Amino acid sequence: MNIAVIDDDKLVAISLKTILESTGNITVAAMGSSGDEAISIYREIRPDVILMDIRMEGKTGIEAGAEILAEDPSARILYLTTFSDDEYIVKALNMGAKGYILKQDFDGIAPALEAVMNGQTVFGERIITKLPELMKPKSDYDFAAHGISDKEREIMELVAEGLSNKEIAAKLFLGDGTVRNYISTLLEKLCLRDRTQLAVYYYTEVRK
Amino acid sequence: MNIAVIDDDKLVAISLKTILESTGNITVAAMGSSGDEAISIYREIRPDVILMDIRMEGKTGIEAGAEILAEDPSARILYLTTFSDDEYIVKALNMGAKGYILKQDFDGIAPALEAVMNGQTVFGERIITKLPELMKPKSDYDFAAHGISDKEREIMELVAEGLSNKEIAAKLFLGDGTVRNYISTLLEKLCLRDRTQLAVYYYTEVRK
DNA sequence: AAATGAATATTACATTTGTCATATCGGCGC
DNA sequence: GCGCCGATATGACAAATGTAATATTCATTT
Repeated sequence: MNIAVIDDDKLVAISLKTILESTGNITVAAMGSSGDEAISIYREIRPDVILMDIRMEGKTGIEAGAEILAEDPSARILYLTTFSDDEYIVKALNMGAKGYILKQDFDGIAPALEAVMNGQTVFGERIITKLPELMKPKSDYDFAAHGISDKEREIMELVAEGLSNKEIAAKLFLGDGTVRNYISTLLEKLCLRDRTQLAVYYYTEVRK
Repeated sequence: MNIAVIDDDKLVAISLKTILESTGNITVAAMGSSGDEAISIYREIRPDVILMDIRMEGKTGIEAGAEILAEDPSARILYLTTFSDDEYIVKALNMGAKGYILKQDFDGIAPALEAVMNGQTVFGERIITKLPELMKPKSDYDFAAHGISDKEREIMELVAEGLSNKEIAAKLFLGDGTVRNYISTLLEKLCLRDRTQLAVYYYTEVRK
């Protein structure tokens, strides 16, 4: 199995190479120390697995991984992290990374590589326990892309709290007919029929 | 590494033993074909890892796993499944299982065992992609405790999909006035004002 | 058999909601 | 200044919604 090791701490990279090659089954075909290097190395030698640090100077492992996976969705990327950088776990997963394990866990790295080589996904010990927390998807709804103005968004949120037109009007110092107009255009833009569907839309699309 | 193999299909169990022992590093110290056997085997020989089928006659792999983990939380259990039994994935995970992989993936099993031996958690290829869906905490809303009948619950769900009274009526073969009556009592019981608030309630309380 | 109670339906009514056409007003570009 | 635009408002109207009182049916209990 040919792998590439990317870590901006040379010492770590070399230690990894030594350890992994001593297992007999693994060849470190290339080493790099930045996201950009990871990308060019991947293009050049197509290693079976990329073992990459998350945090690096310049381009992070995540960014590099995203680019690599965009080019070749079958790329196998296994992330190494010093101490669970929570924020990245989900990002890496959604991106299609094959795993996320702790650097400290030296003995575990070779088996993890083997498993990844075989299509499996691997998580370090403490990492999996955090998943439930992290997994709840944060919304990335783009109002602008849907042509929703600021005021419209505001009104949508109030509808999604269950307020009536009158209540919304009072809260925003508008006429209640105005509120109805806003809702009308909102419904038009989103191809919905009534305020209830608007609320449903909010909970299922915007704040999913 | 000593492992136990539990599968109620003897043929599978024997194949697994053959394959795994041929890797040189793994010893199948015991084989069983039921959840109960798994438990007594674990008590007796304390294998490093238990490789267990999910679906078995009598006690399922999940139930057996729960009992084993209750006795020894450090037990390492790796589940085998024929085809991703969605419902069990989350259960197994929350329970503290070390992984969940597909039986078909013969080559992957040995590396997965190695990884698990080293404290990692492993998922088969297609399995991981389902996690986000399954992970979101399932609601434990108690309709009965709120005096919500079955039909009322049904109607509430349809309102929460954004259907109009007429649509709900058609779907349930009721008069649309009847639907309105149901909604009325629903609103009464939950101290809400209108269908939109009912939908909001659904997304924030019932299916939170 | 009579009484009870649930599920469903009907009707009438008041209110809210959504649509549409139109109006006002404050800038802003030319 | 003039015209135009976006934000806000109005009024009229149809449809949907929520409420309340009452009716029908059917099965269960007494």
